[in-house]
Amino acid sequence: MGVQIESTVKDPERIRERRKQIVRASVELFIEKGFHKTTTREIAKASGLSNGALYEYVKSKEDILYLVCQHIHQEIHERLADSLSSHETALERLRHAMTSFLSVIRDMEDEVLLIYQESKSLPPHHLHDVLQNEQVITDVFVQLLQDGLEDKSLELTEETIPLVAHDIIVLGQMWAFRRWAIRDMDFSEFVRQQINMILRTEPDHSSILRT
Amino acid sequence: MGVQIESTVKDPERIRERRKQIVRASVELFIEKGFHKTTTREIAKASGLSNGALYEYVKSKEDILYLVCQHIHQEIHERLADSLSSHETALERLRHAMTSFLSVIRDMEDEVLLIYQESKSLPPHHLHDVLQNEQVITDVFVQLLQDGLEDKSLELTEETIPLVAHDIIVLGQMWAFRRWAIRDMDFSEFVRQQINMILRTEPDHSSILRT
Amino acid sequence: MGVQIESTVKDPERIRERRKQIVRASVELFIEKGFHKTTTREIAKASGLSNGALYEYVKSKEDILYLVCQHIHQEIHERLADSLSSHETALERLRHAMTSFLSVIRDMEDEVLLIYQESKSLPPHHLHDVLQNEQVITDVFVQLLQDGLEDKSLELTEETIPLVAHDIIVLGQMWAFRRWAIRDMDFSEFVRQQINMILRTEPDHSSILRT
Amino acid sequence: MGVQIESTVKDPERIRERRKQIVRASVELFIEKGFHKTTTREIAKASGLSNGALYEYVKSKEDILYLVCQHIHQEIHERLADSLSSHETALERLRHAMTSFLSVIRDMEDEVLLIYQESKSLPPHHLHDVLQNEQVITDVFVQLLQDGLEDKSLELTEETIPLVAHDIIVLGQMWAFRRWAIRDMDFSEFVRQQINMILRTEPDHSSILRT
DNA sequence: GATGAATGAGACTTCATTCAT
DNA sequence: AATGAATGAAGTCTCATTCAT
Repeated sequence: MGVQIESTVKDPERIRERRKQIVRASVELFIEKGFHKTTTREIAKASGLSNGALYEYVKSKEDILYLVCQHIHQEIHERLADSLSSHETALERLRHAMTSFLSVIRDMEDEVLLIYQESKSLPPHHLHDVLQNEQVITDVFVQLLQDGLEDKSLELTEETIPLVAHDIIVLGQMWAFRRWAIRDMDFSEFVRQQINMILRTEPDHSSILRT
Repeated sequence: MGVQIESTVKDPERIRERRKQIVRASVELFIEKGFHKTTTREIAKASGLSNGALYEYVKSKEDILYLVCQHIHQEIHERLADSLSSHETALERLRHAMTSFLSVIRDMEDEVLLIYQESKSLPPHHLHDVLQNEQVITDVFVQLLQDGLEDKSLELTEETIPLVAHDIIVLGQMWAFRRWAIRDMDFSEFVRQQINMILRTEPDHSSILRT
Repeated sequence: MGVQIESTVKDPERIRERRKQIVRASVELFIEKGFHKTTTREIAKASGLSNGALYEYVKSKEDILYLVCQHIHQEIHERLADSLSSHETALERLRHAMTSFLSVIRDMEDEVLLIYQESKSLPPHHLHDVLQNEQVITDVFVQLLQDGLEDKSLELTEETIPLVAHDIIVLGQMWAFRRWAIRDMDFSEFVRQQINMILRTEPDHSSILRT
Repeated sequence: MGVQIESTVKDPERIRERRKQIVRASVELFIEKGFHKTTTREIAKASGLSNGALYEYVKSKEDILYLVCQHIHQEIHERLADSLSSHETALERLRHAMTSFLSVIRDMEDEVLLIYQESKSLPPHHLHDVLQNEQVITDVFVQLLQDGLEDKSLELTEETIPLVAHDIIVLGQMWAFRRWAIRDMDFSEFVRQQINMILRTEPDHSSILRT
């Protein structure tokens, strides 16, 4: 899955190991200074590798960005998937998933922001793959909405599902990319409101529209 | 309003003139290649200025980015403000404003995306100002929601207003920064669904929650 | 004539000036250490330019090699052309030209060797042009041989002319690229023998073949 | 004969074996990309050796170039020596040898060119040895000319012999290093003309000089 | 003897910014 | 005010060679 990154090194175990070091160091650096202002020398040093060794595990600086994005998406997806519950109704499962998702976002604020700000620097080939990963995460919610359509615990039409799923993602990621505006808000309050925006489950608030 | 940018040139009229050229050229270049991959030489040439002249109207490349962001926000804000209607109820005015806002977003897709992707490269001082401008636009909706609270055409609580306003902005800007996922969607359909997500005005859809 | 090399600088006079500096410095360095072992920094310094300035007059290191080869060929050609005499017969003119050519080769030993050894590093586009220049020089002798055919001062057939011309060139350039083997030979003796190899004008030596 | 190249390996048989692999691979690579643009990694891989093993049979990249040049010279010399005939007169033997030599050159065009273009990258010590090998080949013709002097089948003077021998070599190698200019010529025609240039054996053409 | 990962100096080139004219 | 040539620091990447295993 994903685009293969070439390496001069043969031992796959070592590749995994070293790339983990590289990614760990790079995430931190990219968050701190941005992709462009981070030098490969800094990455090498922070990874505990020599300048040359870095390039045995990666073919270009852009490859590193790709690995970073991939890693972040993977972690988000994993944590989201792990938290999927087995509640009776899709509605309950959806609510639970949204809560989990938001909590992941909060834990990975910086990483989410990183993808928003730097993925544009990926070569088209890799960008496409990263966007696909973003879609994979979105599809978790597509599935839950679909379930809700089937077990009738949610009322919506088939055609609206894709956009609603994206809305869910975006209203969650907001915590990361709008934190400058929301920082003083209580996180659990944020969760409550965003879930309500999607589901309108609160009594008397099925719409902000006065009936 | 905004941060003052220094210039060695005296005549303010000329400054305005030249900076307009610079911004026009830069917006296009930044959209096409990104801020970092655009060189000041390219900007100078596309602006019809010499390398040296460029630096008489701007003190650094980052200044240009700032001017660009400011210009984009200004145009968005202007167009949004201009379209504010004088309908009877706040609800009607809000719906109208959202429609207008979405239409502005569509017209300025690339520019909106630009701000999302490049504003991080601004020095803190300028970044702060740009975020403030984003807030100014958000405040248009804050005001409308407030109005709705007062004339009771909307049902919501005071505390939720800020976040709802941000939700409106973000669900609109999505058209720009998620277009890779939404591209095949009809724009008017997008508008309809996003407004419904906020307002739940469609009959039988006051919530996706089955009652 | 020749392939145009791009420059960021506008003033053509200055371009000519600076490139002359670059070529002068590079010829010397390339002769001394070879193209690959000469660094652009060395070239810049020896040219009296900064690292950056160098690249305003040239787009790559290979461009410099091209300029160098072109310059050498130009000088050889010029000196050869300047020395063309107006003797009565083509035979006399040819003999005179060979003598001049050999004297140019001697003066430019190192430069001739340089082209032999480094032109292979040129990009195809430029290599082709350099070879063409080599042909232009060869054509001087092609013309003289043709003249000899016409005024009947030389006895040869039309078809052999091209190769004989190349033989002349190569038997001359030998002084440069075989000097390790010929060094202890007197130059004027070399000239005499090589001219004789081509023309067999010496009494009793119209051929090394005993009659 | 030749300069000894050090090796960490004891078994001389194995050294010979491995170096043969190295040379075979390198000749091909050097012809294709040139000495400087060929990496030792490529050589190792093409030789079927590991990066490290390569350096057990050779002490530096330059050593490899030396082995390559030596190998080429050896093959040329061998083939030339093998083809030496036992005709009655030195003239006949010389003509035969020139024909053979030219045929070797044609078969080894690329290799001959390689020596012309890359031998300059040898350290002085090795370069000297390579030039000596070139002289050894030249000496084959020196000997034949000497024989011709003695058996009087050739008419020339002692002092001219060395240069004539070099002329023979160079007029033959031309096929390799001037092929860009001669490519459309028939090889046998080339042979005929070059031999004639040296020997002037064709009736009525003992000289291009009209008598 | 062999392997292949690691090293690290150094190469070419770019580009924001300055400053003499 | 304008020009555009010059600066030089800094960046990415390569590769001959070494050495622990």
